[in-house]
Amino acid sequence: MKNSSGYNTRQKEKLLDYLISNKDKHTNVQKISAYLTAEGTPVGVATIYRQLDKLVENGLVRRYTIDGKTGACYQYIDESQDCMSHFHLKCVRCGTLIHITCDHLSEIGEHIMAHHNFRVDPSKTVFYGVCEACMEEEEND
Amino acid sequence: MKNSSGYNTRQKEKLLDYLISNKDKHTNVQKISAYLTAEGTPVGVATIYRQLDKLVENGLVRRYTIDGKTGACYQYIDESQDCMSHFHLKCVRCGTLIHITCDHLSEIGEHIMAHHNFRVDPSKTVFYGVCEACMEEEEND
DNA sequence: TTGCGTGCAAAGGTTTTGCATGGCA
DNA sequence: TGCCATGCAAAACCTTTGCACGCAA
Repeated sequence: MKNSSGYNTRQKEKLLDYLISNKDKHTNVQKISAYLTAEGTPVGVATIYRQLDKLVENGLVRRYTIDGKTGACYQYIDESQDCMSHFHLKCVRCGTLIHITCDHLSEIGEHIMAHHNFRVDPSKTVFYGVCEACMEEEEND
Repeated sequence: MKNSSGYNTRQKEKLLDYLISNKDKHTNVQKISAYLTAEGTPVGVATIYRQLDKLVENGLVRRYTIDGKTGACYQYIDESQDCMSHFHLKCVRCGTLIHITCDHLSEIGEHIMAHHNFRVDPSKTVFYGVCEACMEEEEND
């Protein structure tokens, strides 16, 4: 299963290549399509959506939205990383999204599971607040 | 500011009434529109979207999506509870919102501030995951 | 050869926008 | 009276789907 599900096609390979080489960023169908077109190996959006659906279903890719806004974002899930300790911080002032990996934070999930009977999914969880740069700006307001 | 921003109109009042009386559930524009129409006080969807945008901006309402799928969900943020000192758990299966107050969790904000230079706003932050009841159900799948 | 994958275009659904009108302060 | 809010319809988007053809196994 997993990666080996279905046929191997040029389109599928190119899409996965792109997602993997951008696994530290957030992307979306528009960006993927633009990139593949620019590369000279265009892939129809319908195909991109269909492949992404499979990847999400197989757990290789994460789908989410920023602020609940329209337009899904996708990100390859690097299995070599400990996904349980990977959280996101989102600045409500400038919109920057920060990825943090931190042992201390990985305890959060364990604590909530143990004391509150709830299984947190860090890949879907975003901490909202204000980033360092914006805090400094606030002081000048 | 806050609630008092802008004019008071029948539409705005009805929308807020609905959101407040359903603050324990998640809703969406379609449901809101259907309800208000059934009540005999229909409100155009454009107005609903515009008012919701303001409410989200003013921090009175939360916007998010389930699994990054299309179609935003909205939920009123209950201010009578001191949301600054506790966190929320949201079950992605049944939609239940759980409030938790916990000393251990309050450390999270301090840790992130100290080690990641980011000031978390607990009232806007939601942990996504699966609640106890839904975990049990999953075992029967 | 078989049947999944792809591309295209059309359809479907959600959200936004322009504009004239309505209504709060 | 001056503006903001509303409603409607059109537009703008994003995503899905039907269908004929292409291609991996």
